[in-house]
Amino acid sequence: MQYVKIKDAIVEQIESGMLSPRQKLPAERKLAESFDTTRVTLREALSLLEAEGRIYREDRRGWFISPEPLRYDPTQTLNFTNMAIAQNRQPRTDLLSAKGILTTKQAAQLLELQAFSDIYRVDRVRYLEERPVVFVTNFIRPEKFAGLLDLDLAGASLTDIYREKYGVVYAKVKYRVTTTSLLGDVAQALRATSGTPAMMVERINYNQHGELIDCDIEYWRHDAISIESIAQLER
Amino acid sequence: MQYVKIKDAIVEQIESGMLSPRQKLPAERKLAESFDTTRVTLREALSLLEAEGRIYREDRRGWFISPEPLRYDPTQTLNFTNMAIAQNRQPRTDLLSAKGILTTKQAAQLLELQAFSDIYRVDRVRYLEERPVVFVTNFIRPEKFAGLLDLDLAGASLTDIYREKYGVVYAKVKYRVTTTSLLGDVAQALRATSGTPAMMVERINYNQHGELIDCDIEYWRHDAISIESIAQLER
DNA sequence: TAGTGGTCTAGACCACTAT
DNA sequence: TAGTGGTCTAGACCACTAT
Repeated sequence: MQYVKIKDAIVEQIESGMLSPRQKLPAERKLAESFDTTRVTLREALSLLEAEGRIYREDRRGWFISPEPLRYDPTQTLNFTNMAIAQNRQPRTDLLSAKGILTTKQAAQLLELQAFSDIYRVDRVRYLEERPVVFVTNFIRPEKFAGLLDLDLAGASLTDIYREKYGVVYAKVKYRVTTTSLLGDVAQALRATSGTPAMMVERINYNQHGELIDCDIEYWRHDAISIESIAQLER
Repeated sequence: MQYVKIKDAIVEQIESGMLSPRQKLPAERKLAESFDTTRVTLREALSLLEAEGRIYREDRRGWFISPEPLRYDPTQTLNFTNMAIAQNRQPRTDLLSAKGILTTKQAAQLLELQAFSDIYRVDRVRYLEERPVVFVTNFIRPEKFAGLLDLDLAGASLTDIYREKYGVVYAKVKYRVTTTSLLGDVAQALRATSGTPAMMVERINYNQHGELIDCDIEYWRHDAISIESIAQLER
């Protein structure tokens, strides 16, 4: 299995420090030549490295060494920005759109609503050191947040707005983690090639009165995240 | 992008119920012919379906439709067997080996031990409906479990043995979820091809007195698992 | 504009599986 | 034993990126 050997050779170069985070690998044709193989086999090796979270691909730009993943605790209220700063990372968030829509099937199910209910939908992309790492869609029940869309959603975090303008805080969260692949708009926003493997985190959030408030669907570049948490077990 | 269209065509067949869980897809050469393409392109489409968790591959045996994933809550003490039964699945566990070893680097770190400490290592494979879905390695601090290796580890769950023979229960767990790929022994035990994408769950377990007891490293077929939990948020 | 990655073709050989 | 999946070769074209 040639491609495993090529993978190991590249891993060694990464671990020896010859290749550092964010650095671009040489062109596929050059790598293939240097390992005396074809592009197809070389790409097998690169896909393996991608699956292991050691490198990532930017669509049509090439392959890059992955930095350390962000440690992400879905049971903390800590928002992305504060979480990143606490880990000495440089976060940024782009607001893509915020609008009222009729529920999609997926959103209706997550929010426990009838089909075609009115909800808010907010799409954002979050960056670490200017690399897009997660595409987040929030579906929000509008009852408790009248006028939300008129506020400056680009300038403040949703959790801050909830708390400061509406007196709502998250008190309970139901979350689900699965693997999937990036396609279409989501792939594009993350500068990913269609089909790039990814991690999906779905969260359903409840307020201090146990009422369902909103949900968010997060598509993460899987090399950029490590989900970590601590739980006290009940007996 | 031909391979996305092929993928969509197969998804449609799955969703229409023409293909049912555990069923084998036709041979790659036949599928390629029926979509009027080559094996390379067809395999692009199959890899996409694999990344989405809709199909899985058994090494040299072919591609199969994925059943529903097992819902897995890492914050519950519930062991694999009871979890599976509660979801109307048919679990089985194979004990591969149980022995005393000197810590590996990874185990030493997780168990907060010096290099070359004595620990127990238990390797098991767990099945659902006779399909191997997870490879589990337990690293166990031996102090609290004298004579553990002499017990019938194949016949009872570790948590049951801990509780019944040693009066030890899990009270706190630290866990971490990342993606990786299957290689070597682990791949083989799961009937997977080298490089198959997978989900890794690491758990570090503490007893009722807050002492570190053991850790386990789980390599899951990623289509076989959906990690789900509920958390009360502290403020 | 030169070079690159994304995608695809059309094969080949071999060890293994299914029967 | 027939057929299959795993792996690999040696190309090709094109739209896009980097400069």
